[in-house]
Amino acid sequence: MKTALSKNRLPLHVEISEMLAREIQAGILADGSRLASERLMADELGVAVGTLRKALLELTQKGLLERVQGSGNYVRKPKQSQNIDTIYSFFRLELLKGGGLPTAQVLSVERLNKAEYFPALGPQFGTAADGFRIRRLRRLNSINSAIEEIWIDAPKNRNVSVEDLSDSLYLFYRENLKFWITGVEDQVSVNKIPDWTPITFAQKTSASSLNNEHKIWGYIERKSYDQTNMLAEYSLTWFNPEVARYVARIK
Amino acid sequence: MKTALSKNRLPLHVEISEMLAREIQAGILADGSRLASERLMADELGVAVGTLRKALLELTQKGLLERVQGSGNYVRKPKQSQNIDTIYSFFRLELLKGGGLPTAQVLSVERLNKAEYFPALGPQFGTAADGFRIRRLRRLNSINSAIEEIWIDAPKNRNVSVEDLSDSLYLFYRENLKFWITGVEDQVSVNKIPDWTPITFAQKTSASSLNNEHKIWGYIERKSYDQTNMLAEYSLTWFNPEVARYVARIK
DNA sequence: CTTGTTAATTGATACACTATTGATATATTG
DNA sequence: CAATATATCAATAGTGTATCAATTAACAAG
Repeated sequence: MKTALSKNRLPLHVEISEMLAREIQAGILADGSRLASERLMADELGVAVGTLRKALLELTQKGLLERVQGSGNYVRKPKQSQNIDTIYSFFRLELLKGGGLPTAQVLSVERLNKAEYFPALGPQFGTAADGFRIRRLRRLNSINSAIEEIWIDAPKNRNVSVEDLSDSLYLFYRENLKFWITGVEDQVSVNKIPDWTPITFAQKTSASSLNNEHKIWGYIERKSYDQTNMLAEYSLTWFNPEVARYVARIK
Repeated sequence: MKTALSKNRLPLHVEISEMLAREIQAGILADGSRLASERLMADELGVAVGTLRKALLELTQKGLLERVQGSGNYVRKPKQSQNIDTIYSFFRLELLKGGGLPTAQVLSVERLNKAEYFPALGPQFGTAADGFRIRRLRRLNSINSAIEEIWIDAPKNRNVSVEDLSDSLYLFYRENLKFWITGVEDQVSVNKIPDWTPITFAQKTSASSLNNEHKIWGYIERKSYDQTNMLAEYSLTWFNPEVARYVARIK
């Protein structure tokens, strides 16, 4: 008998709800903050208001959102209690002592020809000939923790500049580029830090003999898929193992 | 239906139901995922919709499926049968070229006093004064890939020997120790390989300059929680980054 | 500075419409 | 009873628009 593997996507409102739940859980959407208006948000996501409202209803049922007519929708992040039900899994960088508020400093944003500049071993993604290459520093509690190179597709009509990019790229993708991430795969290994690593960055790390001579750091390759299941973002991250570690949890 | 497998055994709908139950059990059909529509699925299986629906009814009665008219059929995996140990697990080691059949060779199993031998920085776990320390080699497609140290609680009446651990550890936990793993947290970083690494193991790795001088490998600390949400297993894994990598996936 | 009114914004509700999907019923063949 | 095949019903998903109700911001009057 043939196996019946074919699966389907979850309903759109569920996927949106889960995406927002993850962003709340990760702190990308801060506790107490107000979401954009439903009309605007629906427009950014490219869905009807009714669909978005279904997603928001599910968030309120999970206790992650408070909705006030005439005022707005407010993020509510309950203490560890109810979270157990809503959070299944996540991956992130965190400080060795745990946690850490993530921030980032963009070093460069460049439109580059994929054939010429994109990593040879990287995956195919997007339809344009060019891609945007974003390089940035990542900090946790203001401590230099990792450097990162991110690739997204660069169609003719898409433009990205350093000023556009806040700490969370996901918010930028959703609000400006009209796509959002519904699935990721991380491959974690070790690697030498790249030649473009800022000198000040590497120097600020301790002088331990463990990794100093060869600058061998933790290394993450991430493939992120959007709502149409296309590879929308490819990133490479080198993290300093004396400062941070990669954490994955599943419940 | 004229496939070779269905040779006058059980009714077709029972066979289909059992096949799907196996796939749910194995994690091929993940908890929460949505099946293809009944019409499409029946077509793929080469059976009539009515037959498929009988099979789905049986899954519903076993509690493995939730059916929602107008929306879809959703996999529901009861907590009792949730276990992380499937080849489709979202957190795993794999070969650099992808995949790899995991096997293991146990080096030692010892009952040791926790206070004396358990890693100082490790977490509290269990109630007994002793713990079992299991050390083993892990292979992927028979290729040496990682070494691993695992700790589980060692109450007075619990006994573990090398012979017990031929198969999957999770299977042993479940069948002999009466607990099963429902959640894990992995912390991934880099570290020197421990002094008990078998010489033959380390030598077999390539002579690349990347990690040869300091033997800096990928390093995973895993905390595994059982059905009562207690820390039931704590493991430390060193993996050779020239052979394997750690992979995490969501969605 | 406070107060009251007005206008704009925002969430809530309702409805129309299309498409998909599970549920039900029936007829037919072994 | 098992299985196929077909038609029809009912619930959900999603888009789109209009309207109501609560809140907020703006502003003029005192």
